Amino acid sequence: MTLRLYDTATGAVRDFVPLHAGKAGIYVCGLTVQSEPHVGHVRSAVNFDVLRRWLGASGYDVTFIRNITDIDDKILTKAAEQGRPWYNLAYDMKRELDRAYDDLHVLPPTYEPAATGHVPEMIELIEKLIGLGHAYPAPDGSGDVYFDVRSWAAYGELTHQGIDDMEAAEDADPRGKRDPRDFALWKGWKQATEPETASWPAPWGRGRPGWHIECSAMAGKYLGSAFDIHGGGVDLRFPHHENEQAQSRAAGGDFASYWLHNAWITTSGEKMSKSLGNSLLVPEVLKKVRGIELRYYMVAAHYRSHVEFSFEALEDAAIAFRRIENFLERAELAGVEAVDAELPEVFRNAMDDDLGTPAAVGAIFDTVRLGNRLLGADDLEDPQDVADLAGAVGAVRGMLAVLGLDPADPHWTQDGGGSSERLTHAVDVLVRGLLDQRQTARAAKDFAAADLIRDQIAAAGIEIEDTPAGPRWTMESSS
RNA sequence: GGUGGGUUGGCCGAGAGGCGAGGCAACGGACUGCAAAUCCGUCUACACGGGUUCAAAUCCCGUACCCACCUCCA
Repeated sequence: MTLRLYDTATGAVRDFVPLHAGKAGIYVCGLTVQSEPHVGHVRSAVNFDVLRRWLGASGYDVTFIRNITDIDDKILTKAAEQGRPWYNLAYDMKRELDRAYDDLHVLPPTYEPAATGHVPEMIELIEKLIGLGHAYPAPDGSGDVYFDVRSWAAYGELTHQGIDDMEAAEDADPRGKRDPRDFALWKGWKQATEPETASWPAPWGRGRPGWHIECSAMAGKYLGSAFDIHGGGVDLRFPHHENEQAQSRAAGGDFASYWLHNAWITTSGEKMSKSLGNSLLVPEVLKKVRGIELRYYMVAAHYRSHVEFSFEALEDAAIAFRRIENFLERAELAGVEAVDAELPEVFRNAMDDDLGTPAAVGAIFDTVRLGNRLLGADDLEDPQDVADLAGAVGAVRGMLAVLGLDPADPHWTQDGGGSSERLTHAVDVLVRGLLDQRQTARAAKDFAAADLIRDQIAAAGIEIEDTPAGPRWTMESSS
């Protein structure tokens, strides 16, 4: 089975045929770094991280570009409100975003271009569009440059809309536009309200780039005028992606072969950006569950499905994920070494079917149950059972790795200063001492004393399990 | 007005014409000193009304409700 992807442009699931055999070029719209990232923001990154990992696992040499928009109206407005330079706000938010990505084990892209670093490329592209008659400097002296939508017959093709059916933006300033739907490629510097640092020299006077042009310029620079996959959130289809495609194609390139869009995480039925409060910021959510659990929550739903975020559902997901971890821990305790196993066919088929992560997760649980059954066998003497179990562990870890969820990945086990490892060791020594006392009591059939010790340990949030290999402690699962 | 998506069991969440995804919770059994973990089993759902079909959660028509986008929101 070959990889099939749902292409928004055609509205159909299509076989993935790369432009260059064995290679895949992907461009994903990253964030505008204007505020702290919330869980909705990182979903997109997680979804496309899974796509990237799956392509890699399928043997493709992947070039993955994810941009950063570090100059725009909102950044300027917010920075002004906060009384600090816009570039400081953008930089701070970018660092927050990087931390959130890292907390969720979103792999760094091949490159992460920033808009402000590509102004010359954008100017070059705009000049080309002007030369081809698809763009024009506004005649009102504003210094703006607009894309002429009427000059591009295919305008609207990505979102299947006719120009005349579109509502013109009510708040759009029609000054200088030939058609109200024309959009800005370049915005002239407004000296009265905008800092000079937010402007760059251009043939049309100082100014800054319009929103869409950066992605066209940067995708072209790093992936070429034609590339395989373009991704982003559904809200970006229009106007952002429509405009990107229009200007890129008008400039002569084929642009993206496939368009992928991830759905929203909503709260109370509304998109997250409308929600008040900061309880959904990534660092806040990570006070309740671990990064790997939040990632599991996102991966367990299909990328094109809306997810109605709730802490209850998140906690359920975390509990479900711990079941997988439990299996791996039990196997490790039983001395089972993972062997490289081929990914189960159901898993591969699920992933090939438009990244069917829900079914892929189901395949993981099927393998976990199989492995648990083998672990529960009275004796693990049968060499065939041992081999099967080792294969199951390998398969589970292999599948998890594709989803970025292998708990044994150093990314999840490491932590900066190693303080958490030292703490774990300290707790282990203490708990083990108590468990020895409990074992002594149990051997003497003094169960009252044994249970008292267990209760004491439980009061510290630590759970005890008696296994054939002796008692084992874990942090209590519920938060 | 235009465009796109949705409504599935107690909960989360897949599937897209015919073999009961999966997880959580609950209940029963096995195991355990009791637990926990694990295994086995039970719980047979697809917004509503029509229609097509031997067969519909899945296709068609209609209705209701919800969501997103329509020029700087992931």
